[in-house]
Amino acid sequence: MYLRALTGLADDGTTTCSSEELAASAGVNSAKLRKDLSYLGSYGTRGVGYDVEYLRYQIAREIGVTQDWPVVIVGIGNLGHALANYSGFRSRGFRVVALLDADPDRHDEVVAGLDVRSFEDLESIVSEDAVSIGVIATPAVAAQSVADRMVAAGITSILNFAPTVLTVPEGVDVRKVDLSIELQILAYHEQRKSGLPATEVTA
Amino acid sequence: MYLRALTGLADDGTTTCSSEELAASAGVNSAKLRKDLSYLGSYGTRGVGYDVEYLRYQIAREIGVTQDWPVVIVGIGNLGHALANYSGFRSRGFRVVALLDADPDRHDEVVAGLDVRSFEDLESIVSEDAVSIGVIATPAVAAQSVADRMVAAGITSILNFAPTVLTVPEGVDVRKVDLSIELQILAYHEQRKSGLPATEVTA
DNA sequence: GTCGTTTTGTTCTCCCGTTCACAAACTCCT
DNA sequence: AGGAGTTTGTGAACGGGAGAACAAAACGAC
Repeated sequence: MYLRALTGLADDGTTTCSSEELAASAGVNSAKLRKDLSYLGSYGTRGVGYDVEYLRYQIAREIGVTQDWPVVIVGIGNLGHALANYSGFRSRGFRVVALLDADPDRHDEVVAGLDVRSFEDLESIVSEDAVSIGVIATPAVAAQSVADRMVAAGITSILNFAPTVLTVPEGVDVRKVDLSIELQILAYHEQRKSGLPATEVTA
Repeated sequence: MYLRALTGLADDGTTTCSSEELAASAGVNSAKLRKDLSYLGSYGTRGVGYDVEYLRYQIAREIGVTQDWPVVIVGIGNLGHALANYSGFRSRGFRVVALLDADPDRHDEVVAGLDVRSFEDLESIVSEDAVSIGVIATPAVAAQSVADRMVAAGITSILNFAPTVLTVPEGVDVRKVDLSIELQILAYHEQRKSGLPATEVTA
């Protein structure tokens, strides 16, 4: 978040910023921002603030965005399409090296300049391109078996868009994004707002 | 999450489950699950467990998924396409009533059975269909102005996929989903794993 | 009907993230 | 050079979520 806020400030031509400004851009409390940054080291100057470009590089280096991360996407349905074309990945150091799908009918397609390949090619792609990050955009029912294959092939980080809890061995990281749960949370608050004050409970 | 886990159990034909089983399905601790459920009331039976269908309905009612929520999606690029076609929305009580885009070239297209309309139609759609939830899938630069128009039109909950911090008046809820931040988090851990033990800090 | 077993609902404790508040440090002005 | 004014970095206080542990309640066996 801070990295993105800094990039925004840099684009606006700002060269220096205070913790207050940066915190506002990132939508957090300034004390929290300072504490977070302090874990990386002392990159600010008291009485002055932070050098935007310098801090930006330090954060980028720390979180590993300075290097290029090859990524494999499995499941080229609607969501897989969107992810393959998502420019935000490329601009943040992620390179989609392959699109895989179990459905042979999709193997003709070319998406985002890459042709959709068979899921069977997973192992060779992972080893050839030294891929360590996989994205699962398959239906829920296929997600676990895809994850298992990914892990067996040597992938150690998985971003899961399927609405399932994945079980993976120690040492493998999984992050989950569930699009409809976000909407459900909004709907819940919406119901509360317009809602039956009778049912109201101290939240 | 619990709702989804319960739906999964129901599909498997399970009629009753213990907090332990349900917690495992949802990927959380059983004590936490019981505490969470206790906020809704006492829907379990000691010594037996929870009735899957009954609990499912109670949760659905509480979070407002029993009713139908009309939703407007603004920004029909790759992501907007995917969201419009995402079956998970419909199956969880969300109905996409309109797709809007500022680009007139897109107004010819038909996506997911709906034709893409002008952003100018926002106000009339919101009032006609009583829409209270809007989804922003535009580029970052347009997001804030779209949000402002949404709020002015009467929308009170926004799901934001653009990588920007939105500022909205009191009473309006915003949730943000940033796809590439998730990848960055994975990359960070990945760097740590394969990483330079010299730079290692106690995380 | 009573006892043992199972499982929920709830209390207590712990721990971690967030915020407040202030000292240290730097700049600028005189 | 010195003092006033900023702004960082961090120690201390606060709050809340998460897990352990236990009492209350339901069911079944005898």
